[in-house]
Amino acid sequence: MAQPAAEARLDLQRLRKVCSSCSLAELCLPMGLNRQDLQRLDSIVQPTGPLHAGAHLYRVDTPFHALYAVRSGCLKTYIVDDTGREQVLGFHLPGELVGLDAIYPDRHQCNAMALDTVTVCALQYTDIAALTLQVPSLQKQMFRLMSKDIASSHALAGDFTAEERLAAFLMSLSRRLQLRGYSAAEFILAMTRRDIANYLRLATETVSRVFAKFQEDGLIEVERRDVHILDLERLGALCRSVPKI
Amino acid sequence: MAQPAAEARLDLQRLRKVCSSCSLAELCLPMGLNRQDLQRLDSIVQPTGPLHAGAHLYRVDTPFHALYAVRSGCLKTYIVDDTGREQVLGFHLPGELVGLDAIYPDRHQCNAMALDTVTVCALQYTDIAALTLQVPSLQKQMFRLMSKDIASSHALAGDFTAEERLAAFLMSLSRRLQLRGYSAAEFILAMTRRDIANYLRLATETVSRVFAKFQEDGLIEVERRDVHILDLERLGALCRSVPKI
DNA sequence: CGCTATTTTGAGCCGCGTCAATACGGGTGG
DNA sequence: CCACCCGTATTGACGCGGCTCAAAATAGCG
Repeated sequence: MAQPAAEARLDLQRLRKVCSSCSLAELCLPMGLNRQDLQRLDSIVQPTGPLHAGAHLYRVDTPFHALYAVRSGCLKTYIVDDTGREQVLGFHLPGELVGLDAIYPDRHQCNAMALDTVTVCALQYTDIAALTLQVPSLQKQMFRLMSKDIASSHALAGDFTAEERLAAFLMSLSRRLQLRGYSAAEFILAMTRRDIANYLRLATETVSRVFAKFQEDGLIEVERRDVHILDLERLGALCRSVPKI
Repeated sequence: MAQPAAEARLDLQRLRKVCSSCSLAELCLPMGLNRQDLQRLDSIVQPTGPLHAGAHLYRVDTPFHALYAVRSGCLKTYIVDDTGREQVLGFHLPGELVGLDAIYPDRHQCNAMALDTVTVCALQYTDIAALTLQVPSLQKQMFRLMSKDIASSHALAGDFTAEERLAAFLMSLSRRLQLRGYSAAEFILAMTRRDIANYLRLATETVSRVFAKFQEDGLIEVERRDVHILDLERLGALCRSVPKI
């Protein structure tokens, strides 16, 4: 088989660097992509300049144009109801895709806000939709990604206790960070207690208290945003059967 | 433009009859489908014989082969955790698609059980995936359907009161039944109080009590499974801002 | 070094879960 | 047609987990 042309290899290297830890990697990278596909993909993936903490990537009800893959930092997605109450829908780490819920009504269904300094890749939806028609493995990957989002939405469904919820939250963060090459045992929370509590449907005070209890029990060491997991085993056992987030 | 051949029209009539109220209708039906596409679609949509109440359409961890569109009756999807506790994930009315969460790991992520007599259309996934590559409008519809599922999973996210939850549940049923040509104001629940309670993360007794309260307040008339909504307006107001299910 | 947002800690209370008993209804067999 | 049974639903009494309210401690920031 012929070696790819130098030009194509350059594209590939650039993409590999950008996408290596991305959830789209399986299809962005070599798999079944010829030089022409690579170039088209190249034009679709648009790295976007840093958002500072508090800045919005998109807001609810704005027209939908692109999906966004987080490259660095942490996003939170949330909605605000008529009565002004906020509901955090999720936290999104590098390699995770946001905006999928906007495809259906062609309008964003939630707000996406940077919790720290965030860079993303914008993926123009019309381009993605066109390319998936030509690259079966890309379509397959898109279906899988969306399917995963549907399945993971079941995570916090049950009526779990505050301890189960927080344990599941920490385990989820740990696992996802590890998948992306970070430490599974120590990390810095990008989100406030208030955001965690809101996401887990608890009161801020409850989250604070459960953090304290976990520390008393020797499960973790926690100092504000700084978390060290001391006993991954027991913490995992606490999740009972909260589905993986 | 030439009239379609008699043969194609027959297929179309059959499909229209089967799929007219189905969520896939937008793409199963005429839109951009030529005679060949129609025939291929014809081979994919496999109406499947009636399941009686209590029978399972699929079970968790079984290999994934097909998506299922409900044709008649009502399905519930649920998971059972390690401790044997059940969590109802959703109720699925005619025209709704189940099994999308199984695409990612190629294995069913929940159980699907008939609550009454249920008929479905089985859609072989490999066939669907192949056809979507050839029929852009079909791919678009698949993406939209999956997107809708992702968005709707936010419905019960917030920390709502028992009344808000039950009101939202009734409004959702009402709206979805109406979309399918049934009455928005009176219907018969296919599910037990226990299933409703479990789905809404409440106790059975609480659901019973809130039903009673809604009746006292003149919002509904309820007699076991028989529900009449008397004041759709006020019931809707009770949902506050529970996202549409 | 003050200002403010965040986090922690304490005290009291309430909505909903739990436990228990009763009522209802549909199916089955006599 | 009635008697019986069992799953479902209702209703009441009580207790608790987590929310609310309040206040202090800590950190980040201009």
